[in-house]
Amino acid sequence: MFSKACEYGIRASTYIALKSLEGTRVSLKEIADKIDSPVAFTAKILQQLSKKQIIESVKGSLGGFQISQSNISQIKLAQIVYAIDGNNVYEGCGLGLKRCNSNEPCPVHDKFIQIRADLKEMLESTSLYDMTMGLEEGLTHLKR
Amino acid sequence: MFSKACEYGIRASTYIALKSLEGTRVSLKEIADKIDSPVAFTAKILQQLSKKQIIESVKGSLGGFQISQSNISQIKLAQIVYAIDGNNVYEGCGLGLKRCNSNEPCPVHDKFIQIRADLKEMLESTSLYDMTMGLEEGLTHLKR
DNA sequence: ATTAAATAGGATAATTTTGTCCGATTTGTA
DNA sequence: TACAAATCGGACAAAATTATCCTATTTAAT
Repeated sequence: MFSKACEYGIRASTYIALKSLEGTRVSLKEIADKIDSPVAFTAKILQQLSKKQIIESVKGSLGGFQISQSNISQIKLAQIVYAIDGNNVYEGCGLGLKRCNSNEPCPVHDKFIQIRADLKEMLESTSLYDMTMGLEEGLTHLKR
Repeated sequence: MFSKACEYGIRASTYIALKSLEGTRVSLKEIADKIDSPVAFTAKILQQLSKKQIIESVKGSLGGFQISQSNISQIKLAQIVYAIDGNNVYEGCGLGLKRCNSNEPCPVHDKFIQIRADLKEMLESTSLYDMTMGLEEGLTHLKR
């Protein structure tokens, strides 16, 4: 569904959001540890997300990553997926055809349309805040 | 969503089904040409599908690939996807967690469950015959 | 100033996926 | 039997993705 990079990106953003809600900035090391991801690779992904202004990075000692309170509720999963994987998930034919649309459909075009739409709707309606909801109470987790 | 190999596999199987309905066996070359896929790579995929008895291969001169009439209507997309990509599409956490289930869910577990279920339902209910329906009349295509 | 802790970013490596090449084998036909 | 047309299968190559390493830079604290 998503690339590894994207999966790490969503998990990392969610963890950063969780800690930002508590008012603390988190380091790359802590993030990678808490979401069980390779440190250096995670760093690259966080750089991407930082450039796209989905998360904020603070350099230097006491630096780390954080997300503003307003962004925690406004940033949707769709934006993270788009920032890392582009629009392949939403567009892009299920059978890999470049030219596939309602006028010139592949045999499963119409059936995929609906599933993609549901996925899109889900990603566009789920905020980072929503993602953190179950985490505090241990109802959900981000590791392994 | 699916690997390239799987996309080629579905397109190839659909084309073979189409021609088998007309009573003709097709060669690797023709298949690759008609679905616009790399010849040698397609050969590997057809081998897999042949071993899983989704398609039949006939060696030697006048050889090629075909699908029995009964299989054209009985083989579902789900079987092709499973033969090539395994069960990652159906199972496998949306965020890449190994341990993610209803007892220990990731933050999007429940939301993914529904989308995956719809995808599964679609793949399990669409036969190769269904795939060929629009092809003859040119309503759908498999190329590019 | 110096040091320590942190991110930034370029280069490189490992792995997986995708794709190619070529000889071996099978089979129909002359 | 010889040949041609086809798949089979192993080895290899290329490309994309995932992951690591190392140096530079930034910043806080001493």
